[in-house]
Amino acid sequence: MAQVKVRLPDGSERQYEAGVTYFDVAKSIGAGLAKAALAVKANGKLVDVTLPLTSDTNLEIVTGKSADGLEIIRHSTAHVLAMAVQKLWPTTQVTIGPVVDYGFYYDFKFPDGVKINDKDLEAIEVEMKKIVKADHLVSREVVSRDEAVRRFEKLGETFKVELISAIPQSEDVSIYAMEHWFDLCRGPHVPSTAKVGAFKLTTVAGSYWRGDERNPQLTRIYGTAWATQKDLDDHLHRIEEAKKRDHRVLGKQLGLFSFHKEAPANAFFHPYGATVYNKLMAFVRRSNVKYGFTEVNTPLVMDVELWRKSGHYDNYRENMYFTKVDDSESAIKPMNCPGHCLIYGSTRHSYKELPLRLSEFGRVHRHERSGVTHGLFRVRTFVQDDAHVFCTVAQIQDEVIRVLDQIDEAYKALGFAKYRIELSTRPEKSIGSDEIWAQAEAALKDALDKTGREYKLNPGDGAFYGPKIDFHLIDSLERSWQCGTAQLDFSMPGRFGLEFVGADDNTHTPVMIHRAVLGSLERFMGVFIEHYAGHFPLWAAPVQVKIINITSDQEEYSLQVASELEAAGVRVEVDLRNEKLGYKIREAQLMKVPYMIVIGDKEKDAKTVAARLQNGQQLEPMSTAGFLGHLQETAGPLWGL
RNA sequence: GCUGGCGUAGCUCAAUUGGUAGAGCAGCUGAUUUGUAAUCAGCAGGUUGCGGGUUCAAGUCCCAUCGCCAGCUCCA
Repeated sequence: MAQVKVRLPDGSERQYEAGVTYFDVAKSIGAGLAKAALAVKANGKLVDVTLPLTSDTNLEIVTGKSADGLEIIRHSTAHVLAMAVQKLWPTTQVTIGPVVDYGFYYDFKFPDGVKINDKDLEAIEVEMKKIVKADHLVSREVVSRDEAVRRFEKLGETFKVELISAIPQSEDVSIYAMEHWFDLCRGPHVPSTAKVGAFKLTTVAGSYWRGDERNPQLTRIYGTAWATQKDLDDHLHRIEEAKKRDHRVLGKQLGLFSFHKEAPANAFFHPYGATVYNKLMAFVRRSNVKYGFTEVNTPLVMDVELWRKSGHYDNYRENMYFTKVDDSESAIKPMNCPGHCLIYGSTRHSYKELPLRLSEFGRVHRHERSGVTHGLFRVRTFVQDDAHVFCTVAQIQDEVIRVLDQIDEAYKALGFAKYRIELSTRPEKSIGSDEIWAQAEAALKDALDKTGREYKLNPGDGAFYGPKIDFHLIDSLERSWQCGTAQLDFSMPGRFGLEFVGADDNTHTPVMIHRAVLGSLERFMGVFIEHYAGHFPLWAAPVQVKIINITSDQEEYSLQVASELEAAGVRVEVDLRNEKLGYKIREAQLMKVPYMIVIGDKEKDAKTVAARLQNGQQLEPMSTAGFLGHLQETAGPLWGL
């Protein structure tokens, strides 16, 4: 018998007879390890623990404690789900069942007329638990393409047959079986069904075959799966906790905004919410000055011809609002760029004026399809902190880098350490020549590479007029939202006949860079609320200081302190109600007011203020002027925005 | 738009198999003058999202519609 060498992660080496399984190897190391083994990483590749060892191998036994192991658990749980579903509804067709963050899903084509609801999920879970308890062996079989097609056709699994034909010739076609049930799968999987961990089916949802809404609709069942019951419980608990910082919940609790069916999916900002909103706007306005933007303002309703010219009518007609003005058809603007093009085109320009940077806090309206709106994250009217840079081709790189710098600087100042950058390239529906697109994409890529920024490539996800770089922030449930953006546009200036006179005395067409720092102020505010769980930084807090008197004897002094702080620009509220101190403190705490000033006879007599922070910490009594200094120091450069 | 779920007082939630719509908080009135997260008492608060239907009887069952939630698709 030939001997093969196995090298383990700790550097130790062992000899085995060729042909023993990885499971045997694990068993020779320890019974506990063998029991925990879900798969192995052989020379860096994840494979089943049931496969034989054939040559010298760097081996790592994968258990539920590793990320790889967890992924295998989730994938195998998806198979158990599919098996359970087909037990309950035998003529259901299976499609795909991948691993996602924290769990998995499986898309099914249920028999006509079968609708799956939450109660069914419970029944499916019961069936899954039976499969786990039975501890069926999971076996892998490599078959020929024809054999695979034959087997799935026999079962009427047309979706699977379609998938087999999509597997590259270079890859094996493998089938995983549990008892008599089997599924097409690359693997690896746990060796037997009892090895899947703790799981819970979470939701049922609709999806489309191959993600295309023109294709048949499938039923997607989501689940979460973990190595242990405790991990599962912890995960469910974390989700419950995260829901408490949902901006829709906090928006109501903190009196920031409301929604009304008179204008579905449109936010009504209350005084507190409007304060935060305006502070964010002021923040960008200050940044715009620093980065050389001048501010403009354009109309909301413009002739539909303008939108034909820009290309928005052709591409987004379905999502635009229209109205009649006298006899002419008009549209409510869904974008600010055409307005800025009109401003640019209203005068002659010299190359000496470029780059010309026009910014606008522009309110846009987009008729989003019902079902896609979401709190402040996706609304039907919102304000973009928009800007357009008109420049020469030679200026593109510097200007794009400048925009990226502005966004980075802004996010850092606003407290976001983590965000993702994506580069999106030419989509199917687009305007402009191949040459122009190649040039534009290269320009954005260069700007990213040259500044050493990490980014994710999103092929085909660009705007119809040009490629874009997007900045994505995550919400409390780790869903990602596009906020800042830099988009390169070689088309629209030409469509609007924009030009400038060059040093060569000839006319040229400028290039346009679309830019937004926060993106939609509404969306950004949602992310901002969730990021801070409603505990806004001092400069943005709707109420910065709450003054609380203890008895009516200190009313006068309380009002005096308030007016001194107000005169210095502090947002102050005074609570003179005849309530106990604890009651008033509690209320200010729940409203997440950063500072509470408690005024009793001691403070009144000593002409001081005693401040309390949200975390319960007390500041030493100090003068009003001293407290003001403390506020300014704490808030830093954003004080006084 | 699609799949599934949910709409009860300003807010958070109750309401047996269909059988008189309740509570806490908030609000109002009164008492209480209080030292760092809820003082006590009283009062008021609703065509159960809106519209049909079944039934002796509907918050509860059925249909339609509006809104919201999760996911899909879309997102200039």
